[in-house]
Amino acid sequence: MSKYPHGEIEKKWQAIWAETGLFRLDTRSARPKYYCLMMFPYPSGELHVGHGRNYIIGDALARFKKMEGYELLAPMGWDAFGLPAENAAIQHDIHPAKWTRDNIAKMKRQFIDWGVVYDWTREVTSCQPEYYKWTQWLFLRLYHAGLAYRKAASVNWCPSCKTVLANEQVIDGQCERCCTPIEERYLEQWFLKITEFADKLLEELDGLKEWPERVITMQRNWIDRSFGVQMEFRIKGTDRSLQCFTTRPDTIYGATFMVVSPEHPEVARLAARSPRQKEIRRAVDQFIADKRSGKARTEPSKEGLFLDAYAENPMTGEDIPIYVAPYVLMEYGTGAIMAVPAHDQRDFEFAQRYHLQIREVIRPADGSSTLPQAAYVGEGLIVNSGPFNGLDSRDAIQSVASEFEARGIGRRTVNYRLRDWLVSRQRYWGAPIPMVHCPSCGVVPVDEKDLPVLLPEVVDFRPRGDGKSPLATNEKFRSVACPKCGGPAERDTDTMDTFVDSSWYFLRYLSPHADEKPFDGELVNRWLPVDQYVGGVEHAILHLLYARFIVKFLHAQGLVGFSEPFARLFTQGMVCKDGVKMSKSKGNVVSPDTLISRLGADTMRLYILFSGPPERDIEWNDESVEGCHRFLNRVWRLFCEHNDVIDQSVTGAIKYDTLSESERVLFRKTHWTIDRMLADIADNFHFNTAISAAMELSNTMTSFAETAAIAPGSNAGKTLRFAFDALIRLLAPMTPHFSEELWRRMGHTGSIFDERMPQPDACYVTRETFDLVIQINSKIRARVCVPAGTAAEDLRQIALSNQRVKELLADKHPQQVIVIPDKLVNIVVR
RNA sequence: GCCGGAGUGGUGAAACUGGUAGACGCAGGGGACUCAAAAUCCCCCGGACCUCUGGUCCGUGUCGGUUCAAAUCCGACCUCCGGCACCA
Repeated sequence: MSKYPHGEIEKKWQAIWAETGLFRLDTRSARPKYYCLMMFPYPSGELHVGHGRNYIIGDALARFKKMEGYELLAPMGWDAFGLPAENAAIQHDIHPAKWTRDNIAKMKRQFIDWGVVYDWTREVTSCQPEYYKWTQWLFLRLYHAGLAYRKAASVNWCPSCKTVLANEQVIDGQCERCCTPIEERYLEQWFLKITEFADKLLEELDGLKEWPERVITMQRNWIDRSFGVQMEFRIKGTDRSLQCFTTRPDTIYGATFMVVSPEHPEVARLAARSPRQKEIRRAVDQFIADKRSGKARTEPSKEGLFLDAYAENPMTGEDIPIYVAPYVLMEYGTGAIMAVPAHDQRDFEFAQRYHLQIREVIRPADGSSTLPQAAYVGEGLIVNSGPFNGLDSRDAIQSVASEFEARGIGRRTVNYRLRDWLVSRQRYWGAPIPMVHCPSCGVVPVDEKDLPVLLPEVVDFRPRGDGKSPLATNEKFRSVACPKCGGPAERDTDTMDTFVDSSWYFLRYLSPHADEKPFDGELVNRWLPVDQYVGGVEHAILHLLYARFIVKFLHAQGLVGFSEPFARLFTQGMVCKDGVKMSKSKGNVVSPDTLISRLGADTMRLYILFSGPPERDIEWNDESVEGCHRFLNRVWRLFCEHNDVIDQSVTGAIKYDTLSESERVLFRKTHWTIDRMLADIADNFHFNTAISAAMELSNTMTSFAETAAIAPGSNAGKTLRFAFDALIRLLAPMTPHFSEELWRRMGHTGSIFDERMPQPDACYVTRETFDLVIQINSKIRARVCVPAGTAAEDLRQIALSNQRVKELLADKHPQQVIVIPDKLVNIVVR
């Protein structure tokens, strides 16, 4: 039997879509807007079917929305700067620019082969000067707003990539790219003050109702805000004091010692006064070395050392010993803590190890304290705390905080886990940071009108390992006149983290070629927030947090009218094979090219969408792909055998009353399918169940068409034509070439994507009859076919008078009869 | 350790606010067509049992509970996956 000529059809329609600009946006359209955005990819080379899934889900969604009547913005671009391009370029000895350009061409070709369509007139490429000019502009704006600053900081250094990494790029103490253990270095770096927006970033998460709950949770945990008190402890015998932060000021009377981080500046000063100076220094050096080697991360211990010094507990007036221990982190709070062993498990373990005093100051009302086996960290009644005795600990938090403030030795404050964003990279392939270092004026920003600061093409871009960017070797690039005094100065030779590039690209799509502004404020305000953002969960924290930050900044500057960029977020699952994520390095990739030449792009699309709900991971199965191909062939054959009937020119209105029973069944099945497929896709992009509904309809149509000869224009013919018409339109987002071709062969002249989705008629979405389930004591005992909508009382009577029910009930009397209309009757007997 | 998510046939998965568990596929078994194969079409396909054109019982990770009725709700636990992890 004839197979449909997928190769020929697909090439034909791909050419037509490109020529007619299927998804070309008309910004002046009166139709409601829909901004459907895919996370723009890193141009890493050839894509496998695992990558393909992302784009196919997005494309199916875009086509669906178009057919729902929206004016669609579906752009695509390239996150083209970054480490992998450079690493690969070094390996293959070609320029990163060429490598990137070649990959982009390959990937574009693949999108076309898959039938994935974008408005390519809006393509943006982050490594092009016309784009990164505005990334630099963004940096300058941040700088002028005081949100970009330079700080000598202990940074994560990857000895293999020879660059600094952001905290976010360090996974388990290793580089996220090459898994080399991270070293710590102390360098001058550029930071963006994301912490300035920490509260907004946290609070506005509540408004993101259409984001996956887990992404919201991950962001919330990442920011991790805690309210507390920063307080001052005088160091005995000196005129200095230690600042520490606590969320539990209510436990102050239980603070029997203090602990400072090995990196705390006070450690050296205190050590200098100690007779054990050498011993202390050696131990502290060891702590720091362990931390840098990542050892401390894997085996947390409550090791520490007494510093031969005491502080005064400002509430009890007691002298309490000061220890140094690596469990206190320099990066959080003040790098020093008041230790309350009775009510903090870490302090408890430390106190046990060094036999320090453990004083209970909170007693739970129900006697549930875990002391003396473990710290009691819950709420309770304040004891052993002078004037605060008898208070509830929750109230005591406020009372003690107020007391500190009243005495001027503490203040209420907020701490975040979120750190400022380190954005400078000692790498070549990125947007140069538009700053100049002048011996007389200091750090001077480049003038906006002098942007872009062009990345020089010819540079020995291999990394050096001396903490400097390859750009530092380019004398021509480096030396520049100071924008302020005109004297000889040097450019900053670092480039920006690529997450800066990707934090604003979705604004650029509205005016991709504007060379006088980064984005068109008016268009952006009309088209954003993005209606649907689609991408992988791996960006749940980094990219999405940075993009939110930058939009909040632009909002604060009055440059955009919204403060959240993405109204709705969808994170799709991965494609696995043999139980693990499909990837080149695992050697389990399936090439889309071979699959397409054998079975066609529509089959690949259909399979990918059918094999599971899009938010979940799917396991690739070559055999199941065949099943999808068979389905398309069946539909094709159905058309070929009945094309005279299905031809659009023979249509006529269907009069339901004149239909035969089998025609009514098919007619209703069609309405049911329309209803279900539209709901499944609209609801959560559940293409998998939508496709199974399409298969059901196709099965019904096939058996309908086999029972009798069908004449064009007859009731049977009109009903079949109606069903086919609906099926083809409903399938179009999933199998676009296939649907376009059949649509054309039905006699239509335009594109199916200029059509609307069929709409269900509520009176026909249910079946005319249904099988009433009759249960006795919740066990199914009989089924009876009855008309839909039969009244509850009638259903009750049907059930009770059923022959089999009577037999089974015998002389027993129903105690209760539960009737669920259009479903079942449950007769309860005891 | 804390915070999320998930456990359903041989397999991918369905099951809308509790109401027929396993739709729709894949694999498998049997048959038709064919010299044969491919393709296509038809039938069977969770388990156990019985007096086998039918019927009974069991079955959605485990154990309890609520309910006429639980994959679905509640409680405890087990396993897997993801995120965070000495955050004061």
